[in-house]
Amino acid sequence: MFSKACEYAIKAMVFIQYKSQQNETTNLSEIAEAIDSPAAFTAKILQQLRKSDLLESIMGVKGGFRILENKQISLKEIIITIDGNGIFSHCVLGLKACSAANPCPMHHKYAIVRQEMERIMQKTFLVDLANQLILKKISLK
Amino acid sequence: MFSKACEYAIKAMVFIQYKSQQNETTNLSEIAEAIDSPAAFTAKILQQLRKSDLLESIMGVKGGFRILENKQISLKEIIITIDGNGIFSHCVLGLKACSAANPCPMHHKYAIVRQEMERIMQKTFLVDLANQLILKKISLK
DNA sequence: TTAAAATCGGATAATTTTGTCCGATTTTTT
DNA sequence: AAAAAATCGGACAAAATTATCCGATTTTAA
Repeated sequence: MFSKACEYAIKAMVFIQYKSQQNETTNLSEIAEAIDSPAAFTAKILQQLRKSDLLESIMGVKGGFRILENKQISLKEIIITIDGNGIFSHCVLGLKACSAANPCPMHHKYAIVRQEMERIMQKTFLVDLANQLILKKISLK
Repeated sequence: MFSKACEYAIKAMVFIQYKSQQNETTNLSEIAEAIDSPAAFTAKILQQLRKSDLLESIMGVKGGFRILENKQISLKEIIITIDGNGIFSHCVLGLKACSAANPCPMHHKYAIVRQEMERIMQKTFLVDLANQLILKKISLK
């Protein structure tokens, strides 16, 4: 479904959101530990997210990552940053020319799934998921 | 979503079904041409499908591939043969321990998408798609 | 001012996926 | 019987994704 990079990105962002809500910045090793991901690879992903302005980084001792309080970040934004918008737009069968006017065999049937996926990712925000974490209702490992 | 191999598999199977309904066997180069795929790679995929008994091959001159008349093959069978059942069962975030009892942040929200996907793939059969091809309602390229 | 702890960025390595090549075998046709 | 047209299977190659390493820079604290 999503690339590994994207899975890590979502999990990392949920964790950073969780920490940020408690007014704490968190650093790479803490994040990697929390989401059980390879640290160096996770660092690359965090850079991408930072460049897309989805999070803030602080360099130096006591540095780390955080999400600004006023930010409302949807999963869709993260997915598009890391994996591009292919999952929301590309043909299920990978046909470049596929469209409503020139549909592939699956086009119409699959439209519902794609639409529902987009809807869910668009209206699920990091805050929602971080709150679940606080309630210990969910796991990131 | 699906691997390239799986995309090729579905398209190839639709085309072979289409030909088989007209009582024709089709061969590798014809298939690859019809679905615009690399022939040698497609050959590997057809072998997998044959070993899973989703199609029949005939060796030698006038050989090729065909699907037996009595077979009702769903897309789900093809997907599971090539990509495994991960897309229908694995956690969206790639968590091994994720389940209804120990859910990841996305678990409950995503359940609907996964269920709908499985439902569609299970009840879409090659015959349905091949019939669309006959009517020239759809494209495989 | 120096050491330590952190991000940053570039290079490289490992793994997986995608794709190619070729010799062997099978079957049909001449 | 020989040639041709096809699948079969194994080895190999290329590309993409995932993962690691390390030196440079920034910031804090001793």
